[in-house]
Amino acid sequence: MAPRKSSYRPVPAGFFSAGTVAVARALLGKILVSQSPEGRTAGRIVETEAYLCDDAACHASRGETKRNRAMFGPAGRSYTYLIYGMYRCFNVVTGPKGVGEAVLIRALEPIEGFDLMAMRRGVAEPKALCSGPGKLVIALGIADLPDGSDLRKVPLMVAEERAEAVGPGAKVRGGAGTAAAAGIKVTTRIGISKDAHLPLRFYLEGSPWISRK
DNA sequence: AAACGGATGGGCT
DNA sequence: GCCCATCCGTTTG
Repeated sequence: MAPRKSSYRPVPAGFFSAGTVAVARALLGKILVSQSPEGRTAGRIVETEAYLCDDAACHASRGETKRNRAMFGPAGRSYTYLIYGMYRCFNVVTGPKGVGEAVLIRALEPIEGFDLMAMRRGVAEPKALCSGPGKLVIALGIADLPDGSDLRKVPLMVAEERAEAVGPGAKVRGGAGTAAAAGIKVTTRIGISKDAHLPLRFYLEGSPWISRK
């Protein structure tokens, strides 16, 4: 039985207003839900990276430009950019208005819309669907999401971890699958050269869905 | 298992 | 002209 729409609830309005590192950690375990004409796809966030205003690897570290404008806007909006001429990476904007910070979403555990994800990605292997920032953008079909989109509404929503379907035989999910229970691992960020030593990558310990060990 | 190169285009010195 | 917050297929050990 397909999950009902009501099973996804956006995170509270103030969720994104915490510090960028705190949001990067809090996003682990949350659900990213993409609603498109083709159907709904969703995945559990298992890997993130924080980009700070005084951090040389951050697109916003040298001031506001046409490209990074959304990073200086209010928290809880989207910032998506083109990388290597072929892929797009999706970020959750954080920090107060006027401060350019964001959290890169690096990997998801697919939880809904496998077939649609597989078709968009051109692969069937579940582990290959969302295990990287470029991959998950393709799988969710969000490459053309306008910068500054409100992430508490369709077409792209950050939702609370979903309670399992209610009913006879429905299995109750305890803390086993939550971020807190799994534990959060901290490492340096992937694919950058500037300020590469900073411990700003976060992932759910033991998750087989992350982009890299 | 790890290393490497090609694809491909915008942003910035 | 060089640098990318990447991915994938191929080569090498």
